[in-house]
Amino acid sequence: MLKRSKIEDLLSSTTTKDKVLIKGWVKTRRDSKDFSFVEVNDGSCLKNMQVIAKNSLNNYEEIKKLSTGSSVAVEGSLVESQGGSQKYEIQAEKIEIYGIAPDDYPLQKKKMTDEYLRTIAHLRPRTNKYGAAFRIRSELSYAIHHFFHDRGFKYVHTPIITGSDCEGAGEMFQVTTLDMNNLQKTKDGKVNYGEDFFGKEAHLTVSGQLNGEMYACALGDIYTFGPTFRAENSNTPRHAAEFWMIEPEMAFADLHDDMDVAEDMVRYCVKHIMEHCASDLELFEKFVDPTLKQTLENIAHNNFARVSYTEAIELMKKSGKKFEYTPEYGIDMQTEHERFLAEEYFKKPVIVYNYPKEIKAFYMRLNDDGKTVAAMDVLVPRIGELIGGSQREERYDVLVSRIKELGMREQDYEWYLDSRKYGSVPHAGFGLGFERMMMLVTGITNIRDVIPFPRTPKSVSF
RNA sequence: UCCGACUUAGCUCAGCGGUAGAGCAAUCGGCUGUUAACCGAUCGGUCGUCCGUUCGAACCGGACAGUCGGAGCCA
Repeated sequence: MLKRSKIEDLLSSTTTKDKVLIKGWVKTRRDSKDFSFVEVNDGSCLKNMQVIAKNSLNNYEEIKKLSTGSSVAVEGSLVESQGGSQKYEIQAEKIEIYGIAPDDYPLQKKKMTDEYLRTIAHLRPRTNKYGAAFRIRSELSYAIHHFFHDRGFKYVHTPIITGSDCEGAGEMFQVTTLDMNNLQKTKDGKVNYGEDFFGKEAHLTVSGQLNGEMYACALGDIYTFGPTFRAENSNTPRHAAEFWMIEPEMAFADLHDDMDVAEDMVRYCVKHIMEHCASDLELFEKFVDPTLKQTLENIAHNNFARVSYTEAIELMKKSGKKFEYTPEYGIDMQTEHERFLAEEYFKKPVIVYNYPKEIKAFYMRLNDDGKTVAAMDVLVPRIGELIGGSQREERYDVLVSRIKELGMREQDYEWYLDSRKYGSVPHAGFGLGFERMMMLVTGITNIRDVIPFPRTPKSVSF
């Protein structure tokens, strides 16, 4: 029994082969006088295998009906191609047809808009562009695991369902087994969550960070890489309700270690993709973003700029640039500010650190000035915020007073505070939006196009 | 959620007050070691939904829905 070869392997072969078997989907077919060209793609790479089907094949009449999208198995010899566009082609000895795609097959042999392809998200991975994007997505995931594994980080699986309503990173999706059409209420008219699956309110996680910190304070360096859910009604090309996040957390690390790891990681991933996905990247440079190569090389070969929040505000003030929101110490940075810093001023990724405590989360470490916290954001041209991170507040008393200061309930954070109570250590971490890194690496401008089946407000098809 | 634009054949769009058009796709035929092949013919639409203005609406007005872009939230 002949074993199936991947088209990628055959096209990179150094020799012709007498007997090969490929299986895949027909991209296009062209008839010639007494044979037919059938281009087959199996998803292993961007390129198709050109198959020569002679009219002497016993099912040639059937082969001539092969339409775009049809699935086949081809057995034959791998020979040097007479045509100029490919090194090899297969002289078919046998073509088995698995399934014909009828004439209502929605994918066409021409450019289709991203908006249209989203309506057929189940078929879009068969297009060149989306095939390339999702091969890169796979490789980028691998690169992330590789980066951390190389550095001795342990991979931790933090929970998807959370019982803590204090993760504090936005609106959450509720998880329940209660019959929504027949809710049991308590005497004061509230929903009786005692009857719910977990006996209390439960939600989908908005961040694995608090859990991650506990494992960092045991295993040393850890990272999480999993799905995250935000029920924000965000309608932008950069937000999704379900996305994947990478959250490293490092014991005995300060903000500068944090920034170093963040920068190293982004550079490592970019280099990895440039090295391992060259032909797929070429497609994106050709059809999606002509400046892509330049952007990626800029990241691969230059250090990121680093400025404190205070410096960033000052240099924006001095720039003479007209902003809609005037830069002033204390304001939250607007998209226009982030874009100015990354795209116009530094013209490369920039890390802004030490933000006023008022505009950042409770768990970030208070600096000695008493005004700022050890937070950092990595801002990237075109994407905006790629990473948000901080050194964590490890001092029990300071953390408790921050919780109180912000009007939060101390008892909701008991288990979190325990880590500061028993052998507390300085530690730091960050969160990186995986899809945003995908957008960075491919030049794709809409997050919906780098997720296989995107979930956004009013949209959960497929 | 706020602001703006868009929604016409399978796809991409034109038409902007008198009741629908192109290119591509598809189908059929021709030609050819071709390469999103080429040439010819055919098929294809209650113009997002509802309400209104008008003798008459794809075209004007309103509501709703969806999509896209910008903003906010952030990853």
